[in-house]
Amino acid sequence: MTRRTQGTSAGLDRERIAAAAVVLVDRDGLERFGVRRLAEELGVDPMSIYHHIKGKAALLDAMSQAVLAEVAAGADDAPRGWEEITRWTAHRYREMAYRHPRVFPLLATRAQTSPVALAALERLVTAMREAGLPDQVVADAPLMLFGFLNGYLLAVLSGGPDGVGDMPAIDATAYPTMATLMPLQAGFGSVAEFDRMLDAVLGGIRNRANRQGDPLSAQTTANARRALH
Amino acid sequence: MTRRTQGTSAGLDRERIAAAAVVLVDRDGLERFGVRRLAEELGVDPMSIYHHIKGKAALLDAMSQAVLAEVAAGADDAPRGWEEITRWTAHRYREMAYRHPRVFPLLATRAQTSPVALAALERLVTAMREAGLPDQVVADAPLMLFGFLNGYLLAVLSGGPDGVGDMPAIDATAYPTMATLMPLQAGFGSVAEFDRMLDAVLGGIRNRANRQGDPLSAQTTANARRALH
DNA sequence: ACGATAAATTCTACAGTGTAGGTTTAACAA
DNA sequence: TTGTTAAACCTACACTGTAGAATTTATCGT
Repeated sequence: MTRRTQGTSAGLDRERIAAAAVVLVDRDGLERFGVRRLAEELGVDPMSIYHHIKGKAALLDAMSQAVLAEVAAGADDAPRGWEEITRWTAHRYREMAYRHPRVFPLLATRAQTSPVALAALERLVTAMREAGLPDQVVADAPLMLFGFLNGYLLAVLSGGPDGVGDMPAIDATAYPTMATLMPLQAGFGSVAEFDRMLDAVLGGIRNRANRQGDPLSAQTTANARRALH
Repeated sequence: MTRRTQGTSAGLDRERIAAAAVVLVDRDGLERFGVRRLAEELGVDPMSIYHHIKGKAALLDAMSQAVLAEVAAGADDAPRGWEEITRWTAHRYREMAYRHPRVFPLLATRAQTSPVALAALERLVTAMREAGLPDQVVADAPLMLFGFLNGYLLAVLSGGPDGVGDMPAIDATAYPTMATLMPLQAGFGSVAEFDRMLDAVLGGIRNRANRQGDPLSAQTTANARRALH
């Protein structure tokens, strides 16, 4: 490990550091991640990093932003309608999570206020607004959508260190109903499962919209039918 | 700090340790939490803890289980119908999260396979099944519901260290639509907001159920009406 | 009553962490 | 040239999780 003489540039900057950090966490996991290991990976003294990033917390933020940026990449050929744009974003988000399963917890845990994140939300809400969804529904949508996305992906990815972990085995005598349903959870972590749940969430948003605009619409009739047992 | 002579019991056990750990994290946060601090709080040598709990990871698991147990407490006077039981559980879960905002990230991050957690899920799915919801819908429900709950609560609680953090301020010229919607996000973290989103999620589940049982029901008509522009 | 065994606690020590503060060098402006 | 600034390195410190061993007490079969 030949150390560079002081004063010479090592070509460090926020982006390079964050990218290397992501690679490192992808490989070794968040637990083993540390400033010193990152420095070694970069062939650099640990303290050099601190000239570009304030501390470990800021380093984690930089990593979050780096992987989030992958989602927005190629947003030009995104579809137009609010449902299509939402589905597109959700799928890109999911793919990113599967690419970086060990980085993803950072995203879900830390508040995302970077320009890339806000721009994506802005696209979402404007599309919804232009489609005529009620303001309250639009205002709730981002928190609701990403609430679901973060929680779901966290759960699905938290098993195995690489990608999807299996559904934990279940004691059939203690929890008979869940045991019965086990076969239906075969595709745990699959795109099909993701789409089913995403559909349900979007359906929830859509129905709130319809109900507000038209009091005798879908949702209400469904309720009425249910009430009639 | 008078140390106890070796051999004498300090009355330690998994529960007492976990409870003390929760108190400590509630007070000082996860970052400052450590085995040594917990030991000092308990008036005990750090290594004593390791005789009851394998390591720090297991300690965090124990804390998760401890706060999760609060949710199930008083489950006897829970309602009966699947929607009521789901709402009841969701609200208890939310209240727990607000009681322990700094512990909650552990719950959302780590897979919960403790008996209390599984028992709660079993109650949920049996109620749904008895109500006649299609199996696939029932099988998806837990992951979908707790996906949303974890992600939403994580987002809402991740701001301030104590309870709810404010919605971050937004640049009105860069993100005009979001800025317009800001007033509608006034109740960020409120029960009202939570209920709105929970309603939407439950509506999503309900509609999937209705659609499967009755192909010409609510959801489908809503789609048709939308297609007619 | 007694010796053996097991359990709970403490003690010691070590490798590893984040980072504050200071030092060195190179590049550049005047 | 000389002074300044930026980027890197070096040293040091307080702190962490925990392995391994020592110590004391309680329990139990005989």
